[in-house]
Amino acid sequence: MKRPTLEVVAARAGVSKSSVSRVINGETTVAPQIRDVVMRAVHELGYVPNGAARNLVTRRTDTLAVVVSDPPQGVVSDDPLFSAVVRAVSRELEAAGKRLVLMLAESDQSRTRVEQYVAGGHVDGVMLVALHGTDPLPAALARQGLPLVSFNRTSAQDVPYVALDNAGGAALAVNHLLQRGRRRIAAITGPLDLYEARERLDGYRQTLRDTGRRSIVALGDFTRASGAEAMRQLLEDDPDLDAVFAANDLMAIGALRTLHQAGRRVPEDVAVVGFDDIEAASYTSPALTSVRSPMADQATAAVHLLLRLIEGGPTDPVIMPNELVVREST
Amino acid sequence: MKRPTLEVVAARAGVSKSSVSRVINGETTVAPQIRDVVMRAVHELGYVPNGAARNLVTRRTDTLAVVVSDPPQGVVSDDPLFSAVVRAVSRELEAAGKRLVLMLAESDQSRTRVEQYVAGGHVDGVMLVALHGTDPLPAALARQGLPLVSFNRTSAQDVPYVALDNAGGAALAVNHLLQRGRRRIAAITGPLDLYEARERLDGYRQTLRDTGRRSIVALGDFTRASGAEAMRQLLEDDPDLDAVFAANDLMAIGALRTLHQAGRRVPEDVAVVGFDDIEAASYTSPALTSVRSPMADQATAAVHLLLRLIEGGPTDPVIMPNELVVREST
DNA sequence: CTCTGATGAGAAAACGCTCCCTGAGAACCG
DNA sequence: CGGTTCTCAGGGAGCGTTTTCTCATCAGAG
Repeated sequence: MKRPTLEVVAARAGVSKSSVSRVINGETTVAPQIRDVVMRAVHELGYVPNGAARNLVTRRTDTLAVVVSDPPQGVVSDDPLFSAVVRAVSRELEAAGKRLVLMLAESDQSRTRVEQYVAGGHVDGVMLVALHGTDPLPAALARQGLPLVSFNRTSAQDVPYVALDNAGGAALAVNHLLQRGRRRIAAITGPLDLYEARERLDGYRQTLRDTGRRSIVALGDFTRASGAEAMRQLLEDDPDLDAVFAANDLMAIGALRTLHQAGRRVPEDVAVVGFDDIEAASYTSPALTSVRSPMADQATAAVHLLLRLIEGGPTDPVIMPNELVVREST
Repeated sequence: MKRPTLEVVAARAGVSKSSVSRVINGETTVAPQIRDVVMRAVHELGYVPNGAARNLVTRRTDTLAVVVSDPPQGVVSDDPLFSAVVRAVSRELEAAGKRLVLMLAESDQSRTRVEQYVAGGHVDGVMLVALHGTDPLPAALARQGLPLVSFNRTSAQDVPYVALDNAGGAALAVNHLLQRGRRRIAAITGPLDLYEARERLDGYRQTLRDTGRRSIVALGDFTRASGAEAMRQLLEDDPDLDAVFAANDLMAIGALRTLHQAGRRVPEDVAVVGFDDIEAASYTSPALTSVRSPMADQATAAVHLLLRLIEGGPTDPVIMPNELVVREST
């Protein structure tokens, strides 16, 4: 079961270790004849280079870490975002011939372990998904001096990032509601220590302000239940509202349910817009109008940014556009 | 930016490399006094052991691979399953102090790369998620002689696995429908080259056979659209049916839509049961009754099985129980 | 026929760590 | 008090690669 080493291959092919190494790494300065005899030996023995030995001398690992920093009950690792991101990243790295180490940092202890791991030279670069403005990890990783990109805007300075146009997306949603003739447009916001939530709220507020209207805001925490509760609150505060913008789809789905229970028709009495356009948005009845967050594209862009960074290329931030998907709820 | 090595730490502490190594690895045969002086040097220098060098000599990496083998449009990597599994595995490995390398094998080329990677000694073990009966990867990986477990039943011999009781779950669903007084119970099945689909169909068939009833089956491919189409087919074939068992929730959701369009009331005219109990199952109206697949628990069990295997422990297959979650659709 | 410059192969030195082995000194025993 | 055992630190040999440097060979120029 012991795997053959470079030395064994060399002996079998009747050449030196150096030559085998050169062939394996595709160097051009090797005679075709030697190439062939080496390749034959490689195949016969089923030789595969030992990763650790190679890493040790080259200082490269062809492995990148994706760090998702989030409390256990956190929003980042919720299905839609998490899965789309991980899958897109994985595909992109596969295409680039790199490997993916996935690390969830859900506690201070695990954050420390992430730092240790990164410091241990196990990876060539890090892609960070951390939505909390107060998260200390971005800055800590930045200090390590390894290539680092953030999946979104971050508190740490000088960390290249890819960002969604959250404010713009919210504006898109609100303008759509205005165009539909809605006058009293309420919002259900997410936890305000998250960039996403803050920026979406800002976009909503700004758009209403620009048209001389008043904001009506209820606070949610990005869960369906909180959306339902926030909707109850809103109906109580302002029974005449005729539209709701929810900062994500889960809360919008919760709001739909409350509206249904309260006997309001959607969209006739109250129009509802969500944000993210998750899979479930198209399953509800009425199907939910939503601002599409191109998570997968964003992840792909972040990977490219990281790969460029590793190669020493330019690292300008990337802003992803978003679009409104109009369905039955507006 | 160059990180300190063991040698530098040893020099600083005024001891030998061996002693520093012993301290780092928590060996007990070292005097408290030496321990302290070494620890101080470690902290002062911010020393972190180089992973590659350590791997090279110990032959361990504390890293496990999770390989998801599936065509690009495949079902495995669909949100609910994928995300739950990856997250559960990640948490479990984190708790065990191991790292996770995630590999999606979506083509023959990437399957080869997986084999190479595993052969390169980068990981201590592999957890495989491969649902296709014809997938060659399980056998190929088994041949490598590395600890290997499968997330589900697999075609390769002697690979320890964790499995869902798919047939039992289907029986649960069908019996529930019978208890509700349903007489003509149809099924929408998934692609039959998947274990999941085959076993669920078998469970459905067997249960009906046991009670002397006829099966009515339409073929889907685990997508929502195919569920809708299969439901149309079923209504045409047997307009009198009063219940449907769908082999997964997405198809059940598609079926709900078709039934709604056809003017059948759920559950009054037709009862519907899904399988998996994905998040979206509770968002539909009427909310979907479904057989809960404990994906996260299954993943956790698979990780434990793999860890046991690595330590040389017993490797009996594990069968996960499932339960019926009754909602409005039955 | 000698000299120069390419070309390409081999020898050997790292890379940073673990772990076996040796030996110094302390502890214990008769 | 000599001998044996025990404890614990240090020396140094690897682990399997890459890579630098040296050197042999050969073609072509003078």
